[in-house]
Amino acid sequence: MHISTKTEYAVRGLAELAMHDSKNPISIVEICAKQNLPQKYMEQLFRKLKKAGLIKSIHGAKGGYLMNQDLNTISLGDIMKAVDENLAQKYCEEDSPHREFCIGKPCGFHTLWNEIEEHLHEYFDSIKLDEILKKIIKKQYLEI
Amino acid sequence: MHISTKTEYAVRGLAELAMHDSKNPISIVEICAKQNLPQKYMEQLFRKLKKAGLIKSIHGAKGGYLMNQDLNTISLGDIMKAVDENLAQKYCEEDSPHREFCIGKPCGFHTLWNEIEEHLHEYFDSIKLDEILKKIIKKQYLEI
DNA sequence: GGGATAACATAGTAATTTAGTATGGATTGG
DNA sequence: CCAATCCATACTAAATTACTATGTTATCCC
Repeated sequence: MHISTKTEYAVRGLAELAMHDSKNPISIVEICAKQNLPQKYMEQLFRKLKKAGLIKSIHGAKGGYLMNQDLNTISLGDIMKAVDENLAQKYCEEDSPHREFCIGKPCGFHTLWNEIEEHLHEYFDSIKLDEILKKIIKKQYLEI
Repeated sequence: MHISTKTEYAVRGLAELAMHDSKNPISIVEICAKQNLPQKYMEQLFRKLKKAGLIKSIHGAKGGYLMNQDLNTISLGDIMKAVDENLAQKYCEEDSPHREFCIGKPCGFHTLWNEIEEHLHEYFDSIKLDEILKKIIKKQYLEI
């Protein structure tokens, strides 16, 4: 039960992207240089973020990535869902080895795990990228 | 970001234990039979639960496990901490490869992840075993 | 006391996931 | 055309997870 590095890297990358001049694309190479992240890995993550509609890209030389949404419409949950595929878990499903040992139908454990997941999703969805940025930038100014 | 099977199994086992006659110990073998869980694996988990003080054991024939606390003092968080060791994560620590790329000191990301972890811990600590039991038993009665 | 039962302890292994690398193709600016 | 950059997929290495195996110690009951 922890934040995956995929999520951590994606947030770091998006933070750099968001702090960058919004008129000009920033390349993966530049983002990785600034945050010391593995380039090819980040390429994969950023393609997923694009697929999810959070960012957009410009091909070729002088290309790179740009934000595709307002920062206050992108949540940590969106980022996690985009990069960290098997986020949702199915409990007590047909193929579960404990299916026949479920207590009640729907199984009480099933219900419990689903309620927990729901809470977690709501929580992560409530944390928006603009708040994250504010937090980071504020820290930055306070210390420099 | 999901509930580990360790946690799931531990909760299932504890539920059986809690529903069992509190005067007589119940063995791992019996618990595993009721919930179709791997015995040796459960032994390990139950030893951890004992080490954490949630349950107690009686050696030898006719032995087994008993609860060691009131159900309303045991939280899902306690269970997770007991069985799922590396729950706590350290971000932006000395040995992190991104240490020098942290933004601000303390790093804004660091602060963010820690706040998130804190929220998660508070949440899991708020879910008590008695509530879990009530939920399961209620379901059971409704359906039988 | 001896055998059965059950907790205790640790080592080993198999499966899965995570994190990352490698290789190459497609697109664009200059 | 060529360098920069995104796109796509396959592969691999490391770590974690989920077990299994083997044996020990403690207790009950005959």
